[in-house]
Amino acid sequence: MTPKSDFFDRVWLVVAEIPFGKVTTYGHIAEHLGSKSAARTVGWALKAAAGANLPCHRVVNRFGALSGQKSFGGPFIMEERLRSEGIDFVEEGVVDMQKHLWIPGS
DNA sequence: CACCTGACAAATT
DNA sequence: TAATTTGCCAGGT
Repeated sequence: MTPKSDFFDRVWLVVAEIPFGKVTTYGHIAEHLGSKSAARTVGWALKAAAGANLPCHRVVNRFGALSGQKSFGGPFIMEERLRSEGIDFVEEGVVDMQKHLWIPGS
């Protein structure tokens, strides 16, 4: 399929590289892509990827809080899925990204 | 064709 | 120190 945009494609590739039991943030992905402030576009790419094989539940905001739950199909689906992968939560809906934080390229 | 919105983050005032 | 504004990319209205 013709690349809609390099940015989208790159985001999908990076997200797909997130290892099992790890999570990353929009800012780290954007930074890895070359535009640290493009975190917004990263979230946009995930929204466009809703329904794809992308582990978007492993992508959280800089607070470690889950986002786009409604786009995922339900309010707490992401959290349950992350728990299934061994992710630890510091709070309901907030991932312990201090322990599970993974950086693209690492 | 131009403006606004959107799963965010960082810098500046 | 807190609040506000800008930057980013693409799509929809």
